[in-house]
Amino acid sequence: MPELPEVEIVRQSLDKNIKQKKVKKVIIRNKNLRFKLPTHFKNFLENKKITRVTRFSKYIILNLPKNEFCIIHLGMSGTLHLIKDKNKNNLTNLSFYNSPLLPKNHNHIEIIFNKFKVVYNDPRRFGFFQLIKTIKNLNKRFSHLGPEPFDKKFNVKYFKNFIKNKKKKVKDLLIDQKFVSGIGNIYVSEILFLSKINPYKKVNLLNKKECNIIIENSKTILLKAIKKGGSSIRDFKNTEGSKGNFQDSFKVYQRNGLNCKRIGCKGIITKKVIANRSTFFCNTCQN
DNA sequence: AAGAGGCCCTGATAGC
DNA sequence: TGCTATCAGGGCCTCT
Repeated sequence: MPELPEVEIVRQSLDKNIKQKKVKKVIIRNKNLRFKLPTHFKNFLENKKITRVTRFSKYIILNLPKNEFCIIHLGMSGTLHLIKDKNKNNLTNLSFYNSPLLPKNHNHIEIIFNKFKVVYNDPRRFGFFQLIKTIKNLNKRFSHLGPEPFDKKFNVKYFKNFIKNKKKKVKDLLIDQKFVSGIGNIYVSEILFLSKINPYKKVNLLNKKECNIIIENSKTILLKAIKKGGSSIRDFKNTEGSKGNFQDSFKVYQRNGLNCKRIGCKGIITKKVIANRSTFFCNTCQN
């Protein structure tokens, strides 16, 4: 489900609701996520205060006291739900668990606070939670990832240097998290459309100007998506159940067979599989 | 060593 | 109605 904008929306609503709140209880209903939950998961979190909720790339970071962290990755289908307990403090109340706001199945983890709880749901279980005990280890955890698009480090010099001796397709480059982290399969199509660059273009053929355009448009698209609350294809919602609106702004994603939206272009949006993922582009105005 | 491709998993939808 | 096939926002691993 989530690329950087959706994860940021989840982070914002999480931070608003659980910052400075103490975890009362953790219930693990299924520990077999992408990585098996460590045995001390429950003990690690219980009775600790969440100092704040931050994010790097597509990872949510629950900051705990004494430089301890719990990172959450939503994979393809993970969602976090904020459920308020109308019956106040009764943590074992069944109606609280069976909230109509929750999906019926795959509610794997519940983090219970006073009068509300956060529930992690993930049908495909590609998501995961990991515990990290020092800042050093937190940095190490993300060390293989490239800068976010907003980072000053994501500049032309870095770009040109990275693509040196590489011949992969530009679509493949932009979803490579080692190059730039946070862009996923939806936004790469939108960024390349805005840049008028064909997703098949080999990176060794990109000139400096094109690199610059990609850098700028990556920021533009992701920021716009964040402003619109993310993209709700299928069923993305923030923790409080509101949908995003950026899907209404898609120029190419899932628009195969439809007219190109670029003014003056008579092209038709095409869908092709690149790097094992559906890719959408106009083969008239994207060269 | 870069790049292509497969795999982890469940559910929704399309096609017969 | 009910079967099977295909596809889905990610990331990691293996093979060539």
